[in-house]
Amino acid sequence: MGRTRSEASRRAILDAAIAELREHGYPAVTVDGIAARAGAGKQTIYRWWGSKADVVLDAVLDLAEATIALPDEGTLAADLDAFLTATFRQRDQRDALAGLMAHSVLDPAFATPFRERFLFRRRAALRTLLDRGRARGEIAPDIDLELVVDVVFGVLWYRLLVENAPLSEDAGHELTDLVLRALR
Amino acid sequence: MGRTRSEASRRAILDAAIAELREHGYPAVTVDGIAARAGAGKQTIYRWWGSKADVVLDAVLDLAEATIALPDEGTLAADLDAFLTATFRQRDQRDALAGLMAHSVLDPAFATPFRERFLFRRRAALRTLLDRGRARGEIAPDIDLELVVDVVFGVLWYRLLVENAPLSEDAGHELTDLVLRALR
DNA sequence: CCTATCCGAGACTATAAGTCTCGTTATATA
DNA sequence: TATATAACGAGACTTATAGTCTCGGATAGG
Repeated sequence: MGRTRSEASRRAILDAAIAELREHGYPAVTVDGIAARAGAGKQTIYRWWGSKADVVLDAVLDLAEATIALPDEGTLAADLDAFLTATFRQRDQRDALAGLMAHSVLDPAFATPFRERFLFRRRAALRTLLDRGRARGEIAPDIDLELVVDVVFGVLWYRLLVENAPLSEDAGHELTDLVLRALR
Repeated sequence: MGRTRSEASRRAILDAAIAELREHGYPAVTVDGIAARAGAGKQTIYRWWGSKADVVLDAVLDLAEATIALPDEGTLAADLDAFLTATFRQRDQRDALAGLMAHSVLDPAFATPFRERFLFRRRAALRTLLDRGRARGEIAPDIDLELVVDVVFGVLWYRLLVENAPLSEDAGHELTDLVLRALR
């Protein structure tokens, strides 16, 4: 019994987190800032989330969960290109994703939910494409597909974190070509 | 004029940073802790370094600078394998490197020195191997070598940060094989 | 209508970064 | 050799933020 969780409050907190992210960037987002903007008490945040990173993760997933690309175009080349193009396109989340990755490194308690709710789901989507390609005989049999997944997300995250090269659509095509070359 | 910088103090601070890293791990390293262990004042640290990350970067470079592998075995395959095996072998620095990368994401002022003094120097070493391979005709002419560098360090950093797969010597061999396949 | 639980608000505590001050010590230069 | 200058260890101080606790009030199920 007792009062039930307020959906309005949950929604306001997630929206406030997104707004704070856009306005100040991940490093400058604070729990006080989110609470103030949402018109919520800090205790309401800490009652349902473990830390600022958990709130931001929920907010980002809320935006991005529906947009995990899982193309099925008939060939590995087309699927991979569609997957990478779609993934590389989410540029506005760059700062938030980099922040979450950094937070997961510095706070082991956050690493597990981040891996399981974000990273591994995206790995699974890519793995599905690769498995389909293998079933069609498009991938050399001695290739370790987990390594291929590491390569693809490795490049993605490296560029996201280091800001060394752009995450453009062209970059997606180029990576597709390189990976396909390796899989022959 | 005036008193000159104390080499003994500099040395004690870097050694203390390494000791604190090994003992507590990057997230738990504090400037107070380094100062106390080194028998130094905090001001002495802040006089010469901008932040805890700058101290740790200096300490890590001090250990690792001499060990950037730059093999020259005559073939790209051998060079790449030697480079990756040597790089993957530095496992004890894993926690410190992950921490520095995370810090560079959350603190833009640290990102520049980290890139220039650590990341880019390692990129340059790998790039040298690849350029030699290209000059020998071992790499298809339409391959973008900067993308290849991103792929190699992407996998490395992804595994370092996510702790998804081990950084073993076998992993080095496997990655070498995959990359060589793509370069044909 | 009763009681448990949520709610917003905000005071409070804990931790760590980074600054400032002080008395002391080393060194380049006059 | 004397002196001005800057670094030194020590530690108090400030600030920022995470996270906890407490309150009176609201809202649900039983």
